[in-house]
Amino acid sequence: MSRSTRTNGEARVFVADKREAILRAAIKVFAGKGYFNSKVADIAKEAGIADGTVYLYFKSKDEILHSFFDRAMEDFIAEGKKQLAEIEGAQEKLRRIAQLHLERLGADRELAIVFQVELRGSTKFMQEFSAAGFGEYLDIIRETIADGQKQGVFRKDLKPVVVAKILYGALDEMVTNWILSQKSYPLAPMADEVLKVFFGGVLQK
Amino acid sequence: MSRSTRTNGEARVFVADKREAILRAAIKVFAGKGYFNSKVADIAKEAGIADGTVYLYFKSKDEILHSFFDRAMEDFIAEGKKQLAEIEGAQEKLRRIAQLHLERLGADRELAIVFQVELRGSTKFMQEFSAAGFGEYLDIIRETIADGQKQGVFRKDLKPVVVAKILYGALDEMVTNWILSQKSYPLAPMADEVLKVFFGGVLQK
DNA sequence: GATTGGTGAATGAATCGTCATTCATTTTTA
DNA sequence: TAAAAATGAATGACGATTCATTCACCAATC
Repeated sequence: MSRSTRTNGEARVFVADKREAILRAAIKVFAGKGYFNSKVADIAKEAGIADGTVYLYFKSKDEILHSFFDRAMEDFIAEGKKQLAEIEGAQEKLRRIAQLHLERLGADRELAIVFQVELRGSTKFMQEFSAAGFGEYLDIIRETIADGQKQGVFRKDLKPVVVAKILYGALDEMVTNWILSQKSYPLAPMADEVLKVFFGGVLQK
Repeated sequence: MSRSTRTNGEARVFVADKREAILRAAIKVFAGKGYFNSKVADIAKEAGIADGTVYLYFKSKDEILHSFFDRAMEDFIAEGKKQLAEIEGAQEKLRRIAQLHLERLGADRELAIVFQVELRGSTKFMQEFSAAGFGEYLDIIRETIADGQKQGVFRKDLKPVVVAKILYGALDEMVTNWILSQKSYPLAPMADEVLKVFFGGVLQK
């Protein structure tokens, strides 16, 4: 296959890169045909390597998808926490969360497709995920809301858990619609639309 | 296999019933292991019939899932339209939609699982579905919101399409969380929680 | 500078299971 | 008894994974 190593020093770097390249190829293939309709051979071809090579970097097809979710979610949460640390005020924090959510997924359609579609395409994954990354994400939102209630900016007659799910659900739906849409439009700006409703409600005062 | 027909008159009924029974069995199996991990043989066993018999009622495994979605969505929309016809006022209509949404799915966990998980588990299905039933559902919500704006009960600075997605997304997330939850709690009451936020927003006035 | 042997990465053809689907045969119905 | 419905073993494809073989590179030796 294409150039792999040249010098000692480079070799290591390139090994990591190849794992990355396979992951990238897998995302592309999964996004196009769905996990179960994708063959390992498809991924190998997309990555420009032989079928067997995939197994030098991943234990199984399943592990490829797992790796992807783990890393993507980890990245996302780390980034989120970092950004939130710099912000004061529950309202502004939620705004940042919403923007980050849509910016991140809106920046990479293939990644978004796999995330939205495949992650939900298996109860098993969902369960595991629910316990792990996803739950953590919802928790961050929930706590921010609870803080806002203590600070007096948010109504106190609402359960933070439920409110967190509502915000998450609304954002999630924006993403799902965006990936299914034929038209291509920027996703990130939808955050403000969502927040207008979320903060103020739809009723005319 | 179990008794199938006895008299003239019953025969037809039972034929329809058997199709129904297979569908029911399929939902149960799909809910438990996911579409791709379910064998046609599993469905047959669950329905108490031979593998081949499935093919007397459905052209393929794929068609089973399709039939399910088509019928479920059709039923749901028909019921929704009927109920909405009896209600005045955009606000009350939306309340009914939300309640119906959660009542229906909350009444049948297996159906809900297949609906939430499998429907999203394939871009192909989603695309087809998007064009068909799902789009129609979102349209109903969207129009109700637009009506509400005309009537002056809803804010006019919001795009009905987006608002419809927000409500749908929030409800959808309630369902998803409900099916993933270990604890068993009634789903329908969440409708009011969602609507409190949706109508009034989370900000303290 | 050329030659050679060792090492780990990469290859891709072959293997081994796993099902969806079919259909010759049997059972049930009328 | 003829027709219809049901059966379930056999078929055929498909595709994840394996592994014997090849390749690319390096450094030690001549």
